[in-house]
Amino acid sequence: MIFTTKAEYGVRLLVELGRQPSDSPVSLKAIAENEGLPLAYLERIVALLKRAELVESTRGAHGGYRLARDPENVTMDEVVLALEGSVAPMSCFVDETDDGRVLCSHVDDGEACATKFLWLRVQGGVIEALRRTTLAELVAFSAKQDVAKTPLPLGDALPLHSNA
Amino acid sequence: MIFTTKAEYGVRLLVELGRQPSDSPVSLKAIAENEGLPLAYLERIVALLKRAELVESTRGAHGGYRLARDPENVTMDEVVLALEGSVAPMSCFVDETDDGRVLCSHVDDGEACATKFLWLRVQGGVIEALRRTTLAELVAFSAKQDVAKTPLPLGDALPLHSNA
DNA sequence: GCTTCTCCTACCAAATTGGTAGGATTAAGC
DNA sequence: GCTTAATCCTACCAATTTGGTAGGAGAAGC
Repeated sequence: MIFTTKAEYGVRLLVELGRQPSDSPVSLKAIAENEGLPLAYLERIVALLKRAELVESTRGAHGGYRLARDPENVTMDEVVLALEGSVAPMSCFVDETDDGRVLCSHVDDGEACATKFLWLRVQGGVIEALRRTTLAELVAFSAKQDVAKTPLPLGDALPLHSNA
Repeated sequence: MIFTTKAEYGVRLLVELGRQPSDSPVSLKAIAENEGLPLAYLERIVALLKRAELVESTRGAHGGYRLARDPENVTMDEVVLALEGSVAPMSCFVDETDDGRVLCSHVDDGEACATKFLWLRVQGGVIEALRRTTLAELVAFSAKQDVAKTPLPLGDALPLHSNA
């Protein structure tokens, strides 16, 4: 498994926020019900997105979360990095420099193992796929799916799928 | 984490076999010592490679394992598939058709969720990176590393790194 | 018949994951 | 100023996965 439910739920959450017509805050409770996800768990996940400054929050009654940026400017590599901590193909990859790209701890003196060569290539593939996908694209995709299924009353978001 | 140590150790094992000048069988014990890996665990891993017909074995004294094919014709997507079972980006991806590519179980009636769209893209990136890497390439890489470090007596394989 | 191998299966400890519980704190609306 | 609806924060917990060990049983060379 590459990603955990943190990434799954976190991305769903962002897509829900992106689907919102205005940018008035949306409560987690509403999102949890919409997506059929456990509220308490979502709270911990959204905290990761907030720390990464991908969402903003308003506390108190009628509060909630909204996107901190335009969906066009949010790429999935940032998102997954915020949610999962890093994109490491292998346990020998230890957090090192910059944006989720991590280096192998096996050999430090310039030498490299053959497996590192392979995992770096894989990691590159993952990060590139993430980087070229924007939140806006996912929002558009999910909107299209809705239209294809049922003409919805405007602003009424139905759950994309219900596990419950 | 994308892959577990099964992939790591399994690939190392194959590289070791590929480094062998002749194709007389090599015992797991030798490989375990060379790479500093636990023998009993390696036994279980090599069983996966054998089931996938990537290695062949000879039992009994002076037995061991050898590659079943030319390293040029062994691509890493087969290898990782054999070792890890599948390359699923997310738990909702359930084993389905063909070569490790799996489909989302969330929605079955033609509809799709936005996250599935994303994970499919990521999965594609991983599989493509694996598919374009051959065992021969990794063997060549590891040989080059050796030369760069110390001129070795021929046929004497030093450990690439020692954890022990 | 010893030794050196592959092979097989059951067990096990540690870590991770996915989730719950319980409560502060903050702000809107009356 | 009370109530209510929210974000925030932290500790706990059960299930699963992971990485590995143990203990053998068969095969083949010497």
